[in-house]
Amino acid sequence: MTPEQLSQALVDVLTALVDAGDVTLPDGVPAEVRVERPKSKEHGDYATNVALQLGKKAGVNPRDLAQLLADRLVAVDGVSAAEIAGPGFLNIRVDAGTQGVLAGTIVEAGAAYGHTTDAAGRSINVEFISANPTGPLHLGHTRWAVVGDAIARVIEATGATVTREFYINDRGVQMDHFGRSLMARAHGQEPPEDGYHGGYVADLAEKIVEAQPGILDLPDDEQLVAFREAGYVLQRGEHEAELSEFHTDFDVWFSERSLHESGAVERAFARIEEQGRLFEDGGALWMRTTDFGDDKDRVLRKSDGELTYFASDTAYYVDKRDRGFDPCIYLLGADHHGYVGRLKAMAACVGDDPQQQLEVLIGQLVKILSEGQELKLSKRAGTIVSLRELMDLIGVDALRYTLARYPADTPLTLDVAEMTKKSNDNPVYYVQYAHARLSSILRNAADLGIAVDAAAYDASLLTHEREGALLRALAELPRVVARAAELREPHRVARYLEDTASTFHKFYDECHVLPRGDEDATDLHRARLVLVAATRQVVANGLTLLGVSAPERM
RNA sequence: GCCCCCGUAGCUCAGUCGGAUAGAGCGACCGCCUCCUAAGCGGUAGGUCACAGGUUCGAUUCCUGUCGGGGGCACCA
Repeated sequence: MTPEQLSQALVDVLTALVDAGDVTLPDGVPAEVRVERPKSKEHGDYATNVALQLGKKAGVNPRDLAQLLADRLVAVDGVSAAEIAGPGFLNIRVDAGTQGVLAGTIVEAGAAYGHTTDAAGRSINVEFISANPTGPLHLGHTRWAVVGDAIARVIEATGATVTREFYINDRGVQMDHFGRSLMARAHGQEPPEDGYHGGYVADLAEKIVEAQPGILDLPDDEQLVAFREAGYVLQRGEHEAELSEFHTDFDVWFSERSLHESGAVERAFARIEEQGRLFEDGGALWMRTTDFGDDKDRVLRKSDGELTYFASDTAYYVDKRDRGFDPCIYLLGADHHGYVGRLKAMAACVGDDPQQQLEVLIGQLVKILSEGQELKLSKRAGTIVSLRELMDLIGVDALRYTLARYPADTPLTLDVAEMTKKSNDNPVYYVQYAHARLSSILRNAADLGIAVDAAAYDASLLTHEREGALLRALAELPRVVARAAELREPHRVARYLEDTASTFHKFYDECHVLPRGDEDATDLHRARLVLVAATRQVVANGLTLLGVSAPERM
């Protein structure tokens, strides 16, 4: 019996009570009754506080209502006991024998186990990182890469179509600063004050000169453009290559320039006009975002005729919506949280419901310590911790997992030494080790000629306490994934994996899976082997949702 | 000044769509490998869930205020 089935059984029992006239619920029977796994074993396999919640509405003492529920619930197939505790909790035990069926179900579902259809038919856009193509990706981007990609993965697991998008700010004065900095370095000079001073600039300049020896002889204005464009291509290519190596692949790399070339900006302006939120003042073109709670109206085109960055953002949003995305999710760093109000107001100004179509997730900043000293992240200062360095130092799996196991909206302090330890100090190895151990058992079983037969094992033999605990852990995956997707909190998957790995290791410690020595394989061995195969599948599916590999051996 | 996030064990952090004894890892201490991977398992120690009110049968969780830490408030990009 899975939590979903138990939840449904409770709804059915409530409905029966209402139909029988035993209980009157003014608001009707709730569509869903939540069951949770109690912290304490004495509270059964599952528990619900539904009687406490409904007691008042029904005008019944919660304990009495719980008793009514319990009386009918014990008659349900798969439920072995239901008892009332405390003020009206209902503690439920499920039949140990029938629980084991889940193992076969999971093995047969394979990679699809844990997926739901909650968001089927939806098309969702997740934009993240969107770093300027004027320098390397750093630690902050690394966090958004992991979190954004994992969010996309868990949402996909609920049946939606997800487009991962990277917006490239390839237009504006920063690009010119970049070009001037490259040019200066190529001529052996210091970049200008407001330019880029990182060591990577000289490296890029050198590459550019190598590829285009004639570039240094071009007139200054042409040379600047040539450096800027060549640097852009190199830097953007590096972003893409590094992210790909980091298992973060984007579906769309969206150029800001293309918005201006495609007429998207004009279309967006027309949309705002249509909504009556466009006006001119002092020679500038404005959007009346204050109609929707923004602190002040925003300029789209300055009085000198230049379009603002916000004009691009608006056009970009309209373009996404025209491509059918609902919602458009933005992952922004905490340093951009001041931007949220105007983005929401902008969505309203083009006629959308900002609560529905535009969703902004704010990620807090990451600090990284090495031997007690904070490594600074400033891109311009040049002392950056880059994605490249982090991958080389820590490894893709450990880096991804470490960043994925915390909620994005909490500030984070990481220690290089802890992340690089190749031991269970790092939870990624704890989880991966479980997968390797599981794989090893399956290999050994194959060597012994014992097949995993998900269709014909005796599920009723899986009655050991540790087997029950493991089965109940495996049953949680769909709920965990659905919740992670709904809340955009993929770290829940990581925490779940750690919990499940622990439950497995405890099972392993007490329940020997395969025959020892000369023993013959029994039905219990075969049943446990199916459980092992199911567990391996669950761990693998969970790691996949985080973009972390599931090694067969360690 | 206004707005946002945060304050949970020595450290790094979970948990909180209100629930029954507040969790994990690290760090400290003590046990377990003739047996499927000891990167494992078991145990001990460690907390006024920042503080004060409020709502509730019940608050670490929701509301208000205070204190402390971080960030943001451009016809910038």
